[in-house]
Amino acid sequence: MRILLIEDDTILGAAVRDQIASDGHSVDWVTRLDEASAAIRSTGYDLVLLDLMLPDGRGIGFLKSLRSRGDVSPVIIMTALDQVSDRIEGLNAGADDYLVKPFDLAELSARIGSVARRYSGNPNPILTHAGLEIDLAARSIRRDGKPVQLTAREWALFEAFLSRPGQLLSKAQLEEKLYAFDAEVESNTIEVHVSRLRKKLGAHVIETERGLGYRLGKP
Amino acid sequence: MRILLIEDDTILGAAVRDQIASDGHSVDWVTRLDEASAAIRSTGYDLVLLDLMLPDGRGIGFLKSLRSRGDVSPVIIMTALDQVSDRIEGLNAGADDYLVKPFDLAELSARIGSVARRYSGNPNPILTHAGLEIDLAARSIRRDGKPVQLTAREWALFEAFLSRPGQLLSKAQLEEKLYAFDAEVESNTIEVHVSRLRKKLGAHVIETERGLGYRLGKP
DNA sequence: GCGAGGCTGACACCAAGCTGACGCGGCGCA
DNA sequence: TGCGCCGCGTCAGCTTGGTGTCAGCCTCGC
Repeated sequence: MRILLIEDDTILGAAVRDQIASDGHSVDWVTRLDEASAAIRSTGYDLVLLDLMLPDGRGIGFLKSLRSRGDVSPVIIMTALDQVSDRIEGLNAGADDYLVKPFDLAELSARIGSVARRYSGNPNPILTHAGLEIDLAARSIRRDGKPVQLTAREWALFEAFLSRPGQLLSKAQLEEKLYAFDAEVESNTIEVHVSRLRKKLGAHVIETERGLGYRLGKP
Repeated sequence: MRILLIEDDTILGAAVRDQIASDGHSVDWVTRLDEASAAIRSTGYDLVLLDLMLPDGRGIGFLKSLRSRGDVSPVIIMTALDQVSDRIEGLNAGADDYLVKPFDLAELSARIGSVARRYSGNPNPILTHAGLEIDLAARSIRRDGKPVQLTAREWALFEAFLSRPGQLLSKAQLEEKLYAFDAEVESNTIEVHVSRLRKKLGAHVIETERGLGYRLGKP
């Protein structure tokens, strides 16, 4: 697996690099965000390990711009910031996992394995459902052959349905999936996102069960 | 299902143990983390219920080390800590669900069921009753293979019968189940809903006991 | 055959759900 | 720094279908 390590602390960086390498992965180690951008542009990585506090900028911004450019590579954040707000910000920005320094190298290995497993199960299993071709790994959908762009929230919602096909999901359950504990939403957000999903994917993909919730429509 | 309960409070522990046992699971109850480690090493469990505040250490660390060793058993955390930071820490550490004390034992059962379902090979246990296939988790019913849609009230009513198979339920009891104390219904609502259920599921699923109430029909 | 209890078709009401519109805030770009 | 775009949460007005109510009929037990 090709891993990009972005970390300016030389001692920690070396330790992490050695650990990853001894797990049998190949590592590129950079210490600045501009180097990281260049590396990502020139090479594809299967996983990015990102330190949040770097000399040339906040890692969060880097992650956000990565995601906004459509890059879906798994990202694990490493940082000394143990404030809840930072964690939430990191996960909201699109990180896949979070490690608070100091951490155990064995734990790092475990997280890498788990994130990688989540992504590389089998290269790109394409689901077809109700006239849709869904590539979970690439996060892309085609409807009648034409690509459809989903936003982050829309993906999260749709994934919730895909991961429990046929099962009824209440709005409360869905809210829990979309909003990790913080940020209580008091309005009809779920309804709105369902509506937007239906507009993009077709009205039949999600069925309403009045007073109970929603479920994936029939294939 | 084999469940390991890690809880040092004897009163709560006993209550939880009894609840789980009455749900038909087998429980091992330990009060210390070293006992827990030993139990896990020697026995495999399908689910771990973990109290975070224990005499010999923080449960979070225990959970993290469990995960770093590659153990992926579902873990539900129970704790009095209701800070957001604790929840996030718990979930980041690899917990599957979270219960804040004090919690309702019924809620515990529900969480156990949901977490277990998420993991078990065949996700939803299907009951069959009188030619019906009933998937409680998905809230779906098939009659002679054909899906049947129930409304919220109809589900509530049907569930009341399913949870007490064979037991006679008076209209007053059923009203109590469907309407939480307030909202006095003065008419024949229950009769109407029973009628609607019979129309959807078949006349025989619910039997009338004149002057007494209703009960589930024979399978 | 009578009465009480149960059944069910019909209907109106209103809460649940839908969706177009709007505004805020974050990000990229000039 | 300012501008514009985009994602997303919120809201309001509208639509829809679930549900309570009732009336008239049916059934059971005596």
